Amino acid sequence: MPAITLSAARPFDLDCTLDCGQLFRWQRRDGAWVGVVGDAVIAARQEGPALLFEGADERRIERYFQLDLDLPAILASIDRDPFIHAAIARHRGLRLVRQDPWECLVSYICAQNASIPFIRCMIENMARCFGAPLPSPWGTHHAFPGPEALASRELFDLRQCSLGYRAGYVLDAARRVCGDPGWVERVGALSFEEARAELMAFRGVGRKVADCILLFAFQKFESFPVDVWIRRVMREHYLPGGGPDRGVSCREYDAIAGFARDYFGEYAGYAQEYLFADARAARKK
DNA sequence: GGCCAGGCCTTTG
DNA sequence: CAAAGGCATGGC
Repeated sequence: MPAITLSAARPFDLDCTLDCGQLFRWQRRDGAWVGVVGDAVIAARQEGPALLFEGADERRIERYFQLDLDLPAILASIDRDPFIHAAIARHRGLRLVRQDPWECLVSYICAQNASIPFIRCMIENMARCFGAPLPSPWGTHHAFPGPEALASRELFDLRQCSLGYRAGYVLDAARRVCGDPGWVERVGALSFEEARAELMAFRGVGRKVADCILLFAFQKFESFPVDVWIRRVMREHYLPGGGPDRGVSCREYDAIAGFARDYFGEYAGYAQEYLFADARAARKK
């Protein structure tokens, strides 16, 4: 089994990275992780400083996990106070993964008003129904269906995947993307604000979903998605006060995200992930 | 068996 | 412009 060697200068924590809620297609299987990335079924596990993997070559693994990024420098830049410091210490090695833009778009459209286990369920359903089968030593998995594979379906077919009212959004997105090849390059070349506006033109994509896509698929690291968890954390530790404890209004969203970009800097998105991971871990206990 | 979930869209005040 | 209601579904 090939391996990549990690170090204090190049930290990485596979468990934190795969379990922090940014990805939906990895599962633990007796000590290892198995996941679908593009058309590859990948198995990986970590033994101390060794990242062991199968199913893809080393270049692809390094690119996927963004191991070339100087994580210590990024973490130093967001380490602004004791609270974030503790979150960083508890999850050091968590990295943002380079996700496929199309899959990420659909995943986070589905993520609205859904729990993480339910999101995983919706995505697995779509893959099983409409994605190419991918035989592997760890069983047959399915690739996430491309936009063409979904655009040719009817609303009813997507509803069968438990998407609920999100089915229409996904179908719209599929048809829109099919009629606009090159959207990835175009969005990727835009500034954060412009790219965000472009993504919010998709039905079912608001601030939060757009920010997730920009952070996870377009490496716009200043993006700071504000969900109910992050809102809670920010209220308790950074921006006390605010309106009713229900949803996140546009104004509050902009206030929180704006503050975070000023406060944490150009890698605010990394701060967001560490805060999110820490909040979720705290709830489990 | 409620409650809540990595919200968004539409309508109303 | 801000605030509230509706929304499909499943896990806990």
